[in-house]
Formats: sequence, structure tokens, C-alpha cells
Amino acid sequence: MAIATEAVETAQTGTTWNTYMAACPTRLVLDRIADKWTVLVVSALQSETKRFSVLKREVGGVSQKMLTQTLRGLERDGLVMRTVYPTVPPKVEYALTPLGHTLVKLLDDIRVWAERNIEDVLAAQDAYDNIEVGESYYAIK
Amino acid sequence: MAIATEAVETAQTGTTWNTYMAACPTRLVLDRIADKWTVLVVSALQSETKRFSVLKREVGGVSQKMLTQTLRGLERDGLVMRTVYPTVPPKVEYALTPLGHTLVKLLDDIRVWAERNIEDVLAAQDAYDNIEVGESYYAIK
DNA sequence: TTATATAGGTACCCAATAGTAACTAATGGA
DNA sequence: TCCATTAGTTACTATTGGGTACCTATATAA
Repeated sequence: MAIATEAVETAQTGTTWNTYMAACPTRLVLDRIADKWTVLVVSALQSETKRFSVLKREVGGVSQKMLTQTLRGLERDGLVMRTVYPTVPPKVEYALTPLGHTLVKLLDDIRVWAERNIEDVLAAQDAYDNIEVGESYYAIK
Repeated sequence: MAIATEAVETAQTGTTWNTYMAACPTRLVLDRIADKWTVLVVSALQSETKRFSVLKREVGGVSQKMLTQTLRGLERDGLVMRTVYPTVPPKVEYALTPLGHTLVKLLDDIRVWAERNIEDVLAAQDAYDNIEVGESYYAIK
């Protein structure tokens, strides 16, 4: 059950991991999905293969640089396949790999937890922030 | 099933979210768990309530500043409860709230996906990097 | 001849994040 | 009298992530 402090041993490799190791699988996955655009790109590719320009249009606000960078990262990790058609102008298609499709399920779990608990979290934040304000009032007197 | 591009509507609030909205629940959760120390701290608190100094010792490599900052964030989100005993020297205990405990399950899902697929990801990275080297060779000639 | 479309690459800048080291408060013990 | 202990805070610095703007190739259409 532990993720970190008590080290975890994987069945296949016998390797011992914990999250502050750079090579820790959990760290790897978190770093991959937590950046600003990856979740959006993976979601956009969930239903079908799409061209670069279509992705750029659908993932609102992403720059060419960041879209390229995000797709390269996903490709490098084997989550997205890139297909180039040597035409002019160029045509490049991106599709989720089978591994990429399993990632969608994980993202879905995160979304479910988030939506189920968002109200509690926001309420807690509100309470915390209000108490802080009150305390600073008493601290000033 | 969609996380982003096609907007998702929650049952309770009727609010429409997608991941590039700052207030999107998924974004909120990702930002919370993706930093360097949160997963480690939550894992350390999973089994029992612990004092600040114990956490600092168990979560190897964390500085006082970062541990405080991480715990404050978790407390603000209602995931950790902080109890101060007004003794000298001070004693402060941290415990997961019930909400915090449900987060452990989510982190566990992430860990399971990560460990199940880490070898595929690393193999893909290796293949990608080797092809890149080869291509740059041809590009030079 | 020049503009257009597609899929990028690159240089530069700013802001957020994390790390280091020093400082604080209050009290009991040597 | 001075030190150790606990749980911090603060100032300063370095690294990273992301954003903007501009540059490229090539064939076709006007």
C-alpha cells in the first residue's frame, strides 16, 4: 500500500523504489501527467487520431512550441505514435498507443476522485483562509 | 470519460470543467500531488499520526521549509490535520483526515499503473533516444 | 513572382519552484 | 550563564517551466 517512505518492491524486477528517487515509477508518471498540457492532449487523442493542426485548434491556448514539446514527451514514453506523411505541405498524425489508452483510465480515476471531493477541498480552503484572516486580526491588536 | 477537450459536467454542481481552467478539479488535484514532497508526506502519515521532527527524519532529504510548506498546503486542502501542544519546546502532530485517507487510495492507483507499465515506458524511451542518435548521424553527413 | 499552408525549430524573457543558510521563541538542564 | 530542543520563518539563490516572437522548408495556387 505504501508509495514511498516504506520502500516498495515490484514483483517483476525486485527493484526497490520510493518517490524521491528520480527513477521511481510513481515520480515518472506524476512528472509526465502533471504538466500544463499533457492531460489535455491525451484527452483530445482519446477518441481518434488527429493532425497537429487539429490538436492545436482543439487544445485551446497551447502554443506550437508547447504542443510539440508535449507530443515529443508522450512519444518518447511510448504513449503516442507519430506518423509523418511526406507531402507538401507536411501532414503529421498523432494517435494514442495501447499503452496510452491505459493511461486514459488512470486519468479518469484522478478526475473521479477530484470531482467527488472538490467541494470538500474548496470548503476546507475557505475555512483555512478565513481562520488565517481572523488570527492575523488578533495578532495585530 | 473525457477529462478535458470535451467539457465534463459534474452531477452535483452542474459546473462545466476542463483541465486548462484554473479551477478545474483535476488540475487542482494534479497540482497538489505532483510537487516534490506531497506524495512522500501523505505516505508517511498513512499509518499513523506523526510529529514534525519525525516526518522530517522519515521523509529523507526534505528541508524544514519545504516540509512546512507541504504540510500547510495539505492542511489548507483539508487533507491533513495539525494539532499544536503548547509546551516548551513545542510539539506539533500531523494526521491524515478522512479525506486525506481517500487520497491514499488514489495515489495507490497511480503507483500501480506506474509499476505495471514502467518497463514499457523505459523501453520506449530507450528506443526513442537511440533512434534520435542515429538520425542525427545521418543529418550530419 | 509572391503568398499560403503545415509542422515544426530557436532565442530570449519572465515567473514560479525548490534549495541553502541563518535567525527566532521559550524553557529546562549542566 | 550558556546550550540544547522543537517547530518553525526569512532572505537569498538557482533551476525549471512556460510564453512570445520570429525563423525554416517546399510545392502549389494566384
